[in-house]
Amino acid sequence: MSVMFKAPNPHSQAVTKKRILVVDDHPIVRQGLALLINREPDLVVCGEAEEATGAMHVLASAHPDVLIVDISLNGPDGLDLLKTIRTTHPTLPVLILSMHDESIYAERALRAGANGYIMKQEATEKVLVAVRRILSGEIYVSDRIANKMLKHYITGSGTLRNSSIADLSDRELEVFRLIGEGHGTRQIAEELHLSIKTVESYQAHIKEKLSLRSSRELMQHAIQWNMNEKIA
Amino acid sequence: MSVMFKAPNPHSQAVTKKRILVVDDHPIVRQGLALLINREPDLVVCGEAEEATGAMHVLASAHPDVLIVDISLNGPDGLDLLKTIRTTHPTLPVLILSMHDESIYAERALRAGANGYIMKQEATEKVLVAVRRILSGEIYVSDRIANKMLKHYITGSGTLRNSSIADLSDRELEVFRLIGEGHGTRQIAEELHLSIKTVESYQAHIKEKLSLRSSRELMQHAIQWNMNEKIA
DNA sequence: CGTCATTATCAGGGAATCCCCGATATAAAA
DNA sequence: TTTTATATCGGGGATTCCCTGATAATGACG
Repeated sequence: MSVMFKAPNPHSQAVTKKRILVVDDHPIVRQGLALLINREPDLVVCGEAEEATGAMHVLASAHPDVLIVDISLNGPDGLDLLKTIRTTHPTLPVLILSMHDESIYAERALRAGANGYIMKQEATEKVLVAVRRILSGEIYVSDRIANKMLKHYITGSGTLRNSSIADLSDRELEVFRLIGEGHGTRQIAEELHLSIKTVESYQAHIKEKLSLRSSRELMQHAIQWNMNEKIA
Repeated sequence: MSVMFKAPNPHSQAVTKKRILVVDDHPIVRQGLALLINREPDLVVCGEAEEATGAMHVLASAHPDVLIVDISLNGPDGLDLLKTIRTTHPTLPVLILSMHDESIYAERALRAGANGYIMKQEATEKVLVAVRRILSGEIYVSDRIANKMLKHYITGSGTLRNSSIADLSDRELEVFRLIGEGHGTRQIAEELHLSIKTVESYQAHIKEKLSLRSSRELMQHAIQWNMNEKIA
């Protein structure tokens, strides 16, 4: 709901800085990114938002050249936001930011149309590298993730095929994450603007894919996954 | 107690600033906190670390007046680090920083000897408030958590009383344990040869004693307690 | 270019549960 | 002895669980 907007730097010269919109639900991270970006001569933060709907509003008025979007937001997550953006801004560069060292999110992000994926564990300068990279029309992923994806790609169709979180669809994973954070069926339905029946359907599919027998087991696994930094 | 100077001169006034050590595995967050803290006239970041062992080294050489520790680190987590610190620095103020919103971790953190608990969702200024609060020897928690705890930590002498699990009766604890292992109401009733209604009654009593609002929260606490080596 | 699989979305309906209101009996504490 | 805590159970409405469906869109495969 609350949306922060920063006017463009009045001292900007003839050389127009590239405008960046930051979407993250942690003010500390937003501030860190803003301070980091604004001290670059060619970049400026043109707006901030802490969740998806606010981001769409700022996006309409702030005209950014690139977005940095955290993957885990309240309500619709970063991937949902990305998909929404892609319906109206098919080519706008979007860098997905995540705290997870997981290749499953990276894969999903790129498949959903992201131009880059970077972890919060990365050094701060890497963010600037990533932003400039995707501004130039290329795709950014860290070497570590790239390697992981390669391995995953190579061994993917072969041996290690235990029923895993990676089999979940984007929506299913989103619901799984929210369950792990203690949200109930109704609450999830409201947060994602879905029918309760739809959320129940996702829960059933998740249980199927992870071979869980009850909603309790589902909750158990979701909570554990949520606590363990998502080690999949 | 300490005198503050309006125009801080880094060469002559550095000794008067309170020194802060930041421990977080996300460089962006560390940088955000550092920039935020260092523009305060009375505070300065004297060191950073990204995990527990590194933090112990910096702690030995940087002589901080206060620590800000993220709860989810690689390897030993923030609470582990806190416990280690407490063996050598029993009174050093430590502020625990977390992305998790619920009070599950807040209780644990305080019981492990933290002087404050704050979420990354909080506004950045709150961090400064929290730091100054715990520097003055008090405890910082968000209003919501504080209210919740007030109901439970009641005392005659001014010290905190350990409510929670220790207050459960034998039967209640048994039910709590089974919930944590994923057993349902009916299943528990059968295993303990009780009526479903009796088990429901125990659940209600447990929720009362732990001040949990829903059976979902109950399940969350039970599962986590079950996972965490039963740390009371 | 159909066909099948997957995904995303929702409904009906009965069983199970949650959660508020109770109750009774006993043992311990005040 | 009155109060409190514990252990045990019930009624009943609201909610969730869980099974069996449906529909539409997409994508893959041949």
